[in-house]
Amino acid sequence: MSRPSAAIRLADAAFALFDERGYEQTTVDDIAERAGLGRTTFFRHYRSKEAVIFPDHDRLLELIRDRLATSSHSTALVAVSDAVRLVLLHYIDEGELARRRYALTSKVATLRDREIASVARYQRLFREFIADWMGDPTEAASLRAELMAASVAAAHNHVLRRWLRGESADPVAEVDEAMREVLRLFPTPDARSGEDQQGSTVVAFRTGQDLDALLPALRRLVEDGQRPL
Amino acid sequence: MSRPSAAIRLADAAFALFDERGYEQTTVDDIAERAGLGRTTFFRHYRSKEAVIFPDHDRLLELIRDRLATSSHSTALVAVSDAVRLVLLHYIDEGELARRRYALTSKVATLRDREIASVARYQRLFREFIADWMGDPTEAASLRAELMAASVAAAHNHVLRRWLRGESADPVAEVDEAMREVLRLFPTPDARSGEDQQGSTVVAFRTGQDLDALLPALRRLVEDGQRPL
DNA sequence: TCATCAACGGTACTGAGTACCGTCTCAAAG
DNA sequence: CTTTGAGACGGTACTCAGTACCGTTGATGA
Repeated sequence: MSRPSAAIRLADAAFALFDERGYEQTTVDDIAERAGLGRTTFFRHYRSKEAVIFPDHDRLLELIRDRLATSSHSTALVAVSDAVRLVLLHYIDEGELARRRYALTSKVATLRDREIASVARYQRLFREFIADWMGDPTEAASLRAELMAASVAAAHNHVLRRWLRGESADPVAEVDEAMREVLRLFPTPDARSGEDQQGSTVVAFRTGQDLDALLPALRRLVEDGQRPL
Repeated sequence: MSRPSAAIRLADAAFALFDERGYEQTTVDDIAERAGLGRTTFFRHYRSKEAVIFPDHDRLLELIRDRLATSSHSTALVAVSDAVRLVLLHYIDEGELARRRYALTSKVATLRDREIASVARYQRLFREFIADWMGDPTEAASLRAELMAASVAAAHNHVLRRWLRGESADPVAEVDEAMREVLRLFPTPDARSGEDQQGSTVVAFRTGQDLDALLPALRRLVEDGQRPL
């Protein structure tokens, strides 16, 4: 039974020292010394002092990219909603480690900014995927892709942070519910594209007027196929 | 007619050198020397090398905060949509400077991350404002606030980036249109709260069925005031 | 036994950011 | 006119992150 690997010892030492003295008060020298390793070895395993806390964002990003590339969902938004679950599951899999990281990022501005930048990369990936999938270079479509990507990311982060704070017992169920909420925000426009569509778009209304008084207008709507507003 | 202030000379020197050699290839010493000032003076005016590019995010954030605090709009989302225009107008007011900054942030990862972190602070402000305004501690409301804030920020960034890239002739009109799109995503639930409401919510629908066949269901809707879905 | 290769340690360097101190100028107060 | 105090600036010296380079060790296999 050999000692834990250098990378693990360094990470353990780093978290321990961050807890004891705080992030800024801990130098890379301190971490290496605590781990019984040299400073050079630290940077061989982690690109930066921050990276010891965020180990595998790159790997996870690739995982998401692959998932999206091989996904076969009915809409881009569903595909992205599905892919983002991987991120949540990854954090949950980390368990206590993720919570310790959250405690740090909550206090240290530098780390918080780094975390936010990582999230932005996911969001960008989502946006590009959705835009490609729609294949519509319109300005409106572009904005829509941006809004969708932002909503998925926001919903995910919302659930993730709740779980990190210990406010969520079943984050997987919550993220599914949150994604349904996002899907409700963006009713699928597919059904409107053709002329001979089968689907029906249902709209509820309430008014002070008697229903019969509205019938002429309703009849015109149905006959002309015009959409008000 | 005196020389321009130290802060301005430093910023000019910084942008010039960033253009000539690139951001990483320029040291603070270089900037100070070009400006005919000492290194210490640079850090007296700008907290960091990055800060010389992003001068007044803090001030702008306060401006937004004030605007929100004194706003009297019908809904939180409208108030935020209004406030975010200030950000856009600020960038437009900067003109060419904003575009030079964009050129830099597009190339240098460090600067891009910093810019993203700034945007996140606006988004956080929006989220907190909306959550406070709603005064509903429910999980669903919290998620909704998060989605709203993210959507407003995303819509704003979309228009801003288009303008920065020179793709938008009238960014103010575009941001107004984008905000209308965001408002459409979140239909106001205000009208549903009371019993004796006056307003009418209109919904259009289309179906293969004959209108008369739907009448019974419609009558029930109107009478019971129930909401389908 | 020898060659190879990977992991590690050490030294020295660059550059950002901080602390501290000294200088100069200008303006108000004496 | 002199003094005092404040503000802007310059310089030196320091800490620490991150990089480059080189030398050492140790295991493995031909």
